[in-house]
Amino acid sequence: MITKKKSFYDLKMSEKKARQDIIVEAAERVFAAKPFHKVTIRAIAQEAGISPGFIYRYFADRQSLFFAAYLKRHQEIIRLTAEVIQKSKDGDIEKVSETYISYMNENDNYFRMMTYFMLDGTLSPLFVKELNDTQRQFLDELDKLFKKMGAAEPVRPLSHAFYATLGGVLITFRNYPGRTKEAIHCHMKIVARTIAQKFRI
Amino acid sequence: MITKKKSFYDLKMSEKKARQDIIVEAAERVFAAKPFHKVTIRAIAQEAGISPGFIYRYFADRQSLFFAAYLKRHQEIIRLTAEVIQKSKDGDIEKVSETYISYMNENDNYFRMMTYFMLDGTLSPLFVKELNDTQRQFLDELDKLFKKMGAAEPVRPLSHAFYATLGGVLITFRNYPGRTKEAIHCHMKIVARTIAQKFRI
DNA sequence: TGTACATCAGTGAACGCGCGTTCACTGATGTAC
DNA sequence: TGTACATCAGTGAACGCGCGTTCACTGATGTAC
Repeated sequence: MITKKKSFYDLKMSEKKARQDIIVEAAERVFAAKPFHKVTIRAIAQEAGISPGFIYRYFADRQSLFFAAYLKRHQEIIRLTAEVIQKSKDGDIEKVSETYISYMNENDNYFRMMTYFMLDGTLSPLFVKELNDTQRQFLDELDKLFKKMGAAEPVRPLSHAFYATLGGVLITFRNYPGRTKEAIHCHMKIVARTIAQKFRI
Repeated sequence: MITKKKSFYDLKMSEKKARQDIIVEAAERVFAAKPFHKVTIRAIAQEAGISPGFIYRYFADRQSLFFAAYLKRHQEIIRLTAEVIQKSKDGDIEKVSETYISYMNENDNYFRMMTYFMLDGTLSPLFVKELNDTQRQFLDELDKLFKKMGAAEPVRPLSHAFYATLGGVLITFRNYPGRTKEAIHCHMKIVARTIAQKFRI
């Protein structure tokens, strides 16, 4: 009796989770199509094939949904980076740099979300904390990188510095006027490489 | 006759300019008090002691006014940086770093405006160009710095890289949770110094 | 087998609010005749 | 000196729109008796 009840409950939960995922995925598609602050609940609802009001069954408010979309992508970039770091023998910092820059260029909307959350003073404390946790995860990976590279302990300050430079490159050259996306991407990679090399010594 | 006419005209123009300045200054005060995207035309008008509609005599739209406010501050930071670079004999990159970080921390609203403009895809082409010109000015100053430091030519890529790192530090650590403004400022300075030193070799 | 009721996914019109922008208007000052 | 008109700073109510969020409602499915 108890097991049956539990599995019914589980099923319901997983269904709920599945619906939530559908909404988040729809949101991601909308984010990819238009600038961040022009993404509306209505547009996401339409993309997901549901009515606007229904979204509020699954997300408390606009920010919660946006943050869920952010988190999903962030897991991906962390996984990607971790993989690169793990594969390289003695810490290929240039490769990490390039992977990160490329991912962000291909997911520009995600990068925008990230900077938006980082700048926004009105982010609820819970989300600020969560945002920071994800960043810490990323820094942990960078720690591993610097250790592999044989950097002197403590290694954390280096991770902080390097992480900051990556974001800086992205935000600084995003709107280089009169250049194609590719040219910008290329320029970012060069600059990021220049910086990465400085972290070698 | 012509000179008199001209001086009348000049007077009018300078009066118009003065009124414009008053509005921009009011805008700056409002920006200092609340987050960027919460600054409204109404609030600025109130701060300037005029009616909202009147602002449109001096600025085509909201964005133009905001951009004017941005430009004003940007001139200031460029001047400040240029001064530091000029004064130092063989290129004190750590000092430049600290000056920039400090200015931005004390004028957080300005930094927010800058990143907002840099991220915003809807900025009108004219402003994108102008935004870029101001950045180029800043890079020119950094070029001088690296030359003083005796860096190998070409020096521009270094300026690009260093400039990017500064913005990165600011955006990355802005919302470090559970820390005071001062602690954050301090941390930024340390990280920026770490990076600056890497540009020494 | 039928009836009454509970639950819950899902709708979409409507509320409410903020805010950029416009516009008809006022009132002071200057100017031409 | 007086009259008519132009100019322009400045007002603030109102327009218009977008959009997050709510809420009363529908309709299907399951459940208890």
